[in-house]
This record gives sequence, structure tokens and C-alpha cells, in this order.
Amino acid sequence: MPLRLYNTMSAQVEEFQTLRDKEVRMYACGPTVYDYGHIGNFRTFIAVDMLQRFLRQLGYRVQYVMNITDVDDKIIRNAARDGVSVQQYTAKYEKAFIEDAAMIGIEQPHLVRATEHISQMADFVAKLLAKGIAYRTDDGSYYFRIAKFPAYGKLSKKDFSGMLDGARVDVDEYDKDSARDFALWKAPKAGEASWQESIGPGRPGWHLECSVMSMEELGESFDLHAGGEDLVFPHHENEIAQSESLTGKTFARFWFHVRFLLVEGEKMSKSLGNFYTLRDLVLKGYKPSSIRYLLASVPYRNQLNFTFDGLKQAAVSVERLRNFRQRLSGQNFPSGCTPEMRMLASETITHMCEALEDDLNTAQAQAAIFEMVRQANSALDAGKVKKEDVAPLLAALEKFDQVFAVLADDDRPKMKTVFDWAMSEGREKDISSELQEFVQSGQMTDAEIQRRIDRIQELRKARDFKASDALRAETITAANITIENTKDGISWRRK
RNA sequence: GGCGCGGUACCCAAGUGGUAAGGGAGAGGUCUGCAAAACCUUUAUGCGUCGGUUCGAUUCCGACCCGCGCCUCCA
Repeated sequence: MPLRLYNTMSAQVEEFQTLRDKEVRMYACGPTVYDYGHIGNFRTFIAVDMLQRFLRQLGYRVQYVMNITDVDDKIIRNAARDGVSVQQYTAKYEKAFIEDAAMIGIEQPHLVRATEHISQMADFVAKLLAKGIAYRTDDGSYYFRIAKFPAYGKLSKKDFSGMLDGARVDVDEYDKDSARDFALWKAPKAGEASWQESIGPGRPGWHLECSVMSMEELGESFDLHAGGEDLVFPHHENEIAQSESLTGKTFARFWFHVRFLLVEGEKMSKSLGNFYTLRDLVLKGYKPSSIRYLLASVPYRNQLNFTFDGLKQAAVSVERLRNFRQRLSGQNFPSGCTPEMRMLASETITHMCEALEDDLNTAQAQAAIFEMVRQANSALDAGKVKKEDVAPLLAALEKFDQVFAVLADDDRPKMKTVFDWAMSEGREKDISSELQEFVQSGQMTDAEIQRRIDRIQELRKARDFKASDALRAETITAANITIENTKDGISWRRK
């Protein structure tokens, strides 16, 4: 079955097709780096990351570009307020974004910065001007004349036909010709950053940067353009208008939009007090893998209700998968194979793949892997899993993780990084006792843990259960690990 | 007001014109010296409400109630 994706442009699920064989060129609107990224941002970026990962799993060569908006009104204003350059102001947040994205398992796309493409943007405006599509106002700003692009509104399904029939020009109220015309280039304001370009001084409009950078990196027509649902209008509509009126070609073939999430059933907002950055959650002691799992567990076009209860549930689910993998990895299995296990593994892969091919139904892909885990665990209990069955089962798990990326047992170092960051930022008070304990308890070395495990084993052999249980309990707490007694001895794993 | 999305068990959440995936939580049980892990059983005659179409609807249609989104720079 081919991959099917919802395309905002056609407003339906379509078979995904690329312009070049087995090659995907895609672009996602990235963050505006004026603050730390919040979980809503990351829901979008994780969804696109999973799409990108799945496309590669399907055998596509993927060229994935994301922009960093490091110049916009808010940034310019804040930089002016703080008396620093735009670059200085954004550097910190750009770095934080890259760190956060890595923390939550996002494979880094090819990043492009707006401030490194200002000249190209000015040139773009000049070309639109030459074509009579852009016009200059008295203050030196440039606007896009929507009336020159009849298809305007085709993505967001808005009807601007009334406007195209010669909307009245109210020069008194706007210095642009039509209220809907949008800024391509804004004239400088006193005390704020601006760039000297051939078209005059100023700064680029937000929509312009994505058109310029995406086409520079991926060509005038490329396969897929992604972003949060709020970007459909006006951002993406405007990108289309600018790009297509300049090139006369289809800008992006597929439009992939991720739905906003809710937090505890309400829209996330600072005023409601339910606004969380990724770092806020880690400071509270939640693991990056739990956060990613939760954000990945609801298909991208459905509303996701982000709750702390859900976060705890996600942590348990991830544990279950990790336990299963350890169980398969650790034991000695009798030689031979059980054909049903091989069947199970291949059917699971088929089901996962079909689920993801169905417009990235991540919930069903998860259901498929858990079905396998349950059946394989059952077979393990019954002693039916043989040596040759292990590899296919692990391969199915690996296939799952190629897209979901939650199995790597690396939460601790990541959380330690956030811990250190909070200390260096003077935010000790924001470090929860959970995070504190988690970080500190993880400092026991593997050798030390192993020494204790050996001791527990000795005590058990001597049937001094009281002493062994005490040492086990103490070690579990002190090292923050899980200990399991199995037929083959004691196995342990960091939590 | 215009356009659009959704309301499924205690929680999260798939899905289908023919009788409800998966995860978590709860209860009971198996295994184990005990724990942990794992497994088994169990938890919606029911899928917002009311009508309609149909042999049959949670799934299609209509109305209503509720939640959410976009409607000029918020992912």
C-alpha cells in the first residue's frame, strides 16, 4: 500500500507522490527564536520528524529543511529593549531550540536562518516589483498586491473574490492599496534593526523568508511543506501567493498541517497558567521519552489533550517496551525457532507500516507493537521463544523505534543537561525534588551497581533473604534502577 | 457572524454500515522465598442528545447541546 497523507490543499487524504523518484524535498516552518520552545511547538516538530523518519523507512531519500526565524517584529523589539543586536538576542534561543529538539528525539533537519538570506529576500521583492505584483508605499515598505494573484485563498479555502473585483482603496486608513495586501518588506523604525538593500532600508516580512529559503534549498517546486495548523492562513497562503506569482509554478505539492494541542482540556496559554516549555516539564521531573511518546501517540490531525496523567501513563508504556526489549536481549534461549514468532514479527511490521501509511496513524502503529509485545511475552513465559526468534522480534521493535524514537535509554543524561542549565541560569528553585533525585541517584557507576548486585546474589544463595532484600531495596533507591530476579540471575536497568 | 474539526469505558485514545483496537488505572488470579517483570481473567448491549435513512448505525443524513481551531504575523 502506498503512503496516503492528508493534503490541506485538496482537503482530502491523497496518495503521496513525489516530483522526483524516491526522493522527497520537504520544508517545515521552524521556530521564531525569541523564547524557549513549548510543548505545542514540539508536537508539530515531532509530527514532522516522524513523517520524515517514516519516509526514509519507506526508502525515500529525504531532504528536509527547516527555517529558523531569527528576525521578526518581536525579536527586533526585544533586542532593542535589551540593547543588544538581533543576533545576540536570538543566539541563546536558537541554541536552546537545537538542544531541545535533540533532547526530544528530533533528528536535526537542515537549518536555515532568515538573517542569512536578507539580500535574497530583497531581490525577491525587487522581482515582484518588476512584475507589477509588489508595490512600494511612501514610507518605503513593500506590499504584495493580492488582486494580482486570483488563486489567493486556495489553501485556506477563503473567498476573496469580492476584493479582487476592485476593492475600494482607503488611502486614509491604510497606506497599502487593499487591507488584505500583506507586507513583503517593512520600512525601518527608529532605534530598531534594519538592513540596507537595493530596494532600500528595512526588514523582511515574515512570509517572505520561507518562500525565499525553501525555494533556494529545494527548488521552485518541491514535495511537501509543513507547519502548525495556524500557519495555513495567512502565512502559507501568502507564501504560495508570493512564490507562485513569481515562478508561475506550483510551490509545494503537499501541505501538511499539525493540529494544536490542548493542555488539561484547555487551550495552552500563559494566562491560564498551563503554558509549558519542554524544559519546564523536565524540571518537573518528566522524561523526554515520556513527553515524546505522549506527543506522538495521537495522530497529528487530531486534537491531543496533553495532561500530566497522560505523561505518567506514557512513561509506563515506554517502560513496558523497554522491559520487553531487555527481556529479549538478556536471556539465553534454546536453539531453534518457533515459526509463529517469525510470523508475529512480520505481521507486526506489516500492521505498523499500514497504520503509518494511513495518514500517519501513530495510535494504530502503537497498538500493533503492543499486540506483539503481549503475544511475545506470553510466548516467553511459555518458553516458546527460541534463539532464532529473537532477531526478528527485535527487528520489529527496532522498526517501530526508527519512527517513534523512545527506546534509547538516554533520559538521564538529557535531564542532567537541563538540571545543569537550570543551575547555571540561577533557576535552582524551579528544579523539582523529582528531578533532583533522578539526577543525583543516577550517579552510581555501573561497576558499583554490579558489585552490589553480586552481593545481593551471594546473600540470596546463602538464603539470607532479609539481608538481600534490604540491600536490594536500598540499591533500587540509591541508584534509581530496576532490579529483576530471573532464572538466569539478576538483571538491572536504570529507570 | 463566516469556514472547519471533534464529543467513544475511571483516564488517554484508535476504529468501522453488521454489532467496539491499544495503553494506563482498578479488581481477581498464575508464576516467584519476597518483590519486580510477565501472563491470564475482568471493567462501554455502549460510542454527546433527539429524530431520520437502512434488514441493520456508534459509523450515513438532519436538528440541537457541548468543546476546540482559523478569520492579518500564535506550532
